[in-house]
Amino acid sequence: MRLARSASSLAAVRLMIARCTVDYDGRLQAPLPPAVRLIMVKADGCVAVHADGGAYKPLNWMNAPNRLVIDEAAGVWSVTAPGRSDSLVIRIEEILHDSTHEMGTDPGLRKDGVEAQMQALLAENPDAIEDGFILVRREFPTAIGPVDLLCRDASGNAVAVEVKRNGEIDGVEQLTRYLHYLNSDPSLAPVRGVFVARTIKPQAKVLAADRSIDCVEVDYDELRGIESPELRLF
Amino acid sequence: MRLARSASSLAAVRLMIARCTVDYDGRLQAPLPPAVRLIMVKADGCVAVHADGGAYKPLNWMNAPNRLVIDEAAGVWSVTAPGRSDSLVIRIEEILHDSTHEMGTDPGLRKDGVEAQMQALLAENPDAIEDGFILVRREFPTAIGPVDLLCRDASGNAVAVEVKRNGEIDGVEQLTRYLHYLNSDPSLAPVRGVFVARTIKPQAKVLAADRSIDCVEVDYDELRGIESPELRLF
DNA sequence: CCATAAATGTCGATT
DNA sequence: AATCGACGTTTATGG
Repeated sequence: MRLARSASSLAAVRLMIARCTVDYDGRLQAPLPPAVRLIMVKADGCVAVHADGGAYKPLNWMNAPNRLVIDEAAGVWSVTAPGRSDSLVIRIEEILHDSTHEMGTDPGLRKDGVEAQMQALLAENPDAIEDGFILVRREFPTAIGPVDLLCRDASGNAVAVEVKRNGEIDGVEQLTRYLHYLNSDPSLAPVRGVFVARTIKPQAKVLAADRSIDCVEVDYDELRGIESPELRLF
Repeated sequence: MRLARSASSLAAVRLMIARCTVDYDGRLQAPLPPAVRLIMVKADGCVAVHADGGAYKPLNWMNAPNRLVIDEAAGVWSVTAPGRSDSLVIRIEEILHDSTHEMGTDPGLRKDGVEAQMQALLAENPDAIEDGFILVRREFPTAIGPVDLLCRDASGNAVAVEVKRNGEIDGVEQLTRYLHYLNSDPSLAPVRGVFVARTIKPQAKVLAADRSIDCVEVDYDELRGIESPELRLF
């Protein structure tokens, strides 16, 4: 029997434990010799082949949108993607488990503590970076990308602020580039830099010091406290 | 009943479909309201909570090594990591499916990458970068890491070549550091730089131009054609 | 739809 | 343990 369908029409997850071989061919080739693995097909059509270990990442996969063609008789699953040039072929030798489960749509995930929120909080409270700071603009545009925050300090000088969740050496490099560009603009120069993060790696601090960039480590919970002063009344 | 164990002692994958809420607290906070989800526990102890869609990435997860404590009566799974400061708590409201499957160890995945070949192809055909280029050395060593290709151009000057699959701003930074180092060596200086990639982002081009670094976009298939002239006979 | 930057990135190699 | 670079990165976001 040959069964073809757009996987997105399947409003459920299918879980199969099977001895199988797998071959992915796309930007690279990644073949898998025979072994028992978990094959997961989600409602959106994505297919993932998991081993019993190795974190959450599957050994092989195909993201949606794609087309899943199952040849039950031959035990061959072919996953192809319209408009893309990659494919996944699963050859099933022995099925040890096969079940399908309705799950409905997920209400979704909210994430707190990411860089975007930190930047927003700091934009509302530039004082948390340094006393007297005033925000000029968020996402100040330059030819090499937007500067997170452009401020003026208590003395009225321009300050470029780079915000990261985890401060590493790349962030210092990034800020250095911005400073180079901003300081080539006579209407802004001199511009100094401040590197703000929840934590800053020692190497990043060394590099920043070498470039006369100030480092500020901010407490995210405290920042939220500043942002919501009503919570502090109790 | 209270059941505690090192998850790594469980040599199988456990699959549960359940209505549940999930809370991750670590580098960020990511709570999930009640819904039906797939909970997967692998032999290495990692726990992943999947929705029925959204590619292969779970909504929430905890990587191994960790400690899974299941309070069956209360329906609470607590995953904590010794030595790390993050945790995952799953509160199960209704179990719709629960099965455990032996899978054994996977022989593993071999990846035949397209990317690593680019450097080799260019090393064999420096002309593809610029007419008259001659290879001095691949992976030319410096104190700050190996330069992908060191060449001499038609005029006999040294050229440092950085090869990327996708040319982004980081690659320009990397090449800049190499050039700084190489030009401090009187026996090599002056050394110019060429940034080679399949595609180069506009921002990377701007930065490269600013640093007098040439950009070359190469066609990978064409490169392979050059490398295998016998294919061109037909 | 393209382009860019963030990510609980993950993963492996190397110091 | 920490750092660096690559990834079939994947994913979200803004133009």
